[in-house]
Amino acid sequence: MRVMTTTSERAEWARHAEASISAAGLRAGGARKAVVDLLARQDCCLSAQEIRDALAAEPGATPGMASVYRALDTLTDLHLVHRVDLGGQVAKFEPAHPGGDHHHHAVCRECGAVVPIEDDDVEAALHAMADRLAFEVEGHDITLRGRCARCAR
Amino acid sequence: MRVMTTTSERAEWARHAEASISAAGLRAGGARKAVVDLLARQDCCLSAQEIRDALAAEPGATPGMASVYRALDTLTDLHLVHRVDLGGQVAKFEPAHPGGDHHHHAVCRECGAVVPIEDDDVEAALHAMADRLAFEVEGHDITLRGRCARCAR
DNA sequence: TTGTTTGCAAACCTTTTGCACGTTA
DNA sequence: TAACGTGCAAAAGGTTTGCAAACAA
Repeated sequence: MRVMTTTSERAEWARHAEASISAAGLRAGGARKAVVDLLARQDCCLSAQEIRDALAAEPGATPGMASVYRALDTLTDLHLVHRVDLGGQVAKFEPAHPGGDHHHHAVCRECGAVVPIEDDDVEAALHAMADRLAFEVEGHDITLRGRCARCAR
Repeated sequence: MRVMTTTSERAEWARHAEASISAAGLRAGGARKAVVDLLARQDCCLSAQEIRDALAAEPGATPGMASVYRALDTLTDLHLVHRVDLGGQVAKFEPAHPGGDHHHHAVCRECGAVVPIEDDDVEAALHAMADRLAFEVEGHDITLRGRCARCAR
């Protein structure tokens, strides 16, 4: 089980994202570039608001929320970003790494912390199940709920 | 793998729900009763709007949305209802059957159909994983994404 | 230049809340 | 009758859209 994303994987994702955007005939505007750039540095998911706040804390112009949402929309359509729904009414977003590098989330009910989770046995069981279903499975999300190590202590 | 809920399980859930509500010192108002009654007849999740629409189609007074939400809130707090977040910005709700009878969801990206899913191997793998984590796991949700049998055809 | 991207503000939708009235135990 | 539940309308989020100005190719 390995959850951290390496530096080279992040750089690769950023390159891949820029290439896909350009291949799709889209342009590299400031807001979109800033969002890609920020996401490339993340290990786990962020909400649109968190993304904007992070960009506001950095030097340079802060994009409007609408542009953040539009960028996330575009990136999601290009399968560069994965939308994560952990409950509540806030969507979160994280880079989708092409090599199937793929994690899930555990959410602490006390402090709200989101912990990335990876497990090969669960993935295997899930794929085996998918083969048995009439449903044509293209992807899956798992959310664990409970208390993080700190809150359970 | 067995997904359907039997008639007796439904009746049992309704009884259990009414008992829990009363045991919690709460009263049986019209809206709350109507929501419990409707949920008892469901195999899978419904949104608040769907619940209200279904109640509007039945004889008798139609509860206000606020009351539907309040009823769902109360029932969720009492662990009688499970809140399901399948994406989008609409929460769905389904009866939580006490005996650990427990299913997940596959969502069709074309028609939006929600199909209930159950698999013992996946559950086992998930529990094994939970034992290995520092996180204190209390529950989990799985969402499969893809195309339903009809749309894939 | 030409079509794309951005920002702002307004619109939208789901969910929550305030408050007066009706109901339950 | 004293709480609790309900309905309506208003408020509160998060997200989307319309439109004119700024910008990339």
